Amino acid sequence: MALFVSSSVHKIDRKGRVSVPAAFRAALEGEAFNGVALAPPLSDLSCVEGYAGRRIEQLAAAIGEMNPLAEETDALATALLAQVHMAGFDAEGRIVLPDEARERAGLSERALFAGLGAKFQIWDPDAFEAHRAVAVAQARQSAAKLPWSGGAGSGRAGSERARAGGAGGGGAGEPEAG
Amino acid sequence: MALFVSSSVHKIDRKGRVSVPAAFRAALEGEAFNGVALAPPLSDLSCVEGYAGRRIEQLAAAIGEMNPLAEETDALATALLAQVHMAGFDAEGRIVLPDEARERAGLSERALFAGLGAKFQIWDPDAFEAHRAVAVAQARQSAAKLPWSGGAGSGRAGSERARAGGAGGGGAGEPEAG
DNA sequence: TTGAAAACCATATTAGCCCATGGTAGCCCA
DNA sequence: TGGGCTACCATGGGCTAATATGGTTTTCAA
Repeated sequence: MALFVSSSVHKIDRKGRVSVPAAFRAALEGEAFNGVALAPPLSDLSCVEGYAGRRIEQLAAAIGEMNPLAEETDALATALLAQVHMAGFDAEGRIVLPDEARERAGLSERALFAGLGAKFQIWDPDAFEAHRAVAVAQARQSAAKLPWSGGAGSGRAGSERARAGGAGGGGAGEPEAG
Repeated sequence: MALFVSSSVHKIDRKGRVSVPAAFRAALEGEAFNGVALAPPLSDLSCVEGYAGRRIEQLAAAIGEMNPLAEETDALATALLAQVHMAGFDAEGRIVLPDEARERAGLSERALFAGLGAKFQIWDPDAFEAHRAVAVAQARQSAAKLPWSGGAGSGRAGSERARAGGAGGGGAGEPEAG
């Protein structure tokens, strides 16, 4: 399963293209679909979320097993599948951001990619900075609930990492991912 | 199995033709019938639904295995099969929308194609926008049932991830939502 | 013969593909 | 350990093929 971590900022060119961070691309190695699935978050955050293509297939499969006559089924499909945009990589590992995505996230010149594990988010760098501050504060509250952080003692906690990570947008590249 | 995702808007010309999105056509690659099956939804939504031709064959086969003397069988066939319209692609990948379809969905100038996984829906763009908003609100309630989400609202890590069949990787859900 | 439907053709726009270049991180060797 | 070197990454821009769309001709049936 693809694992997205760390964050970095990339330029959006005048064709609306952005390079997806090399580390994220490496995490998608071996996927059937050579690209990412973009979707608005279910919450009303001003960002766009990215998933591995396989994730969408799984989602569609799960919805496919629900009662096809239930309203709930269609609602889920509409909210989760109809709003997806499959963005394929070009030869250089870029995707084009669809207009809805750019609008929703308020993207103009630069896009910040933030890895959240199984998915990632794309933000305007300034908007993300504000969002990050809130998220860190929340994380301090809830981190203790995580099963591994209670017993294990020390550990490189997610909160610590988030604190150092977001600011610079510099490069942190763990090349090994395969 | 054909998988329809994402949505896009297309023009209806004065002959009633619309281009089916290229991605949808690609999903129908290899089908015996070169086109789509259109049918009114069972619910009373103002839209038209589209399926792969194979889907109708399967449906007909399933009905064919029911008791041919039961009233129920005929009712199903009437509801599900009699109203189907097989719309073939022209050389450019367009279909002609039958008048009943245009009426039902209130289509005039533009048609929105929304992929819902195994099927898709055709809407008037404005009508869809309203429908989508409702669907998203509903989905927020029920998304927690899906295996891939840790629970959009409440973030319970490690609740019921092993539950559904196909989903290989549940896992980190939204860190926050709402 | 006339209307409708289907096949055919023509074209603007777009998305995808290919090549080029500067910068940088990591590597190798002295 | 320092300095040069190389491969990779991010970014720009042009070109081509596919897409979406409009119109015209042909065919068929009423």
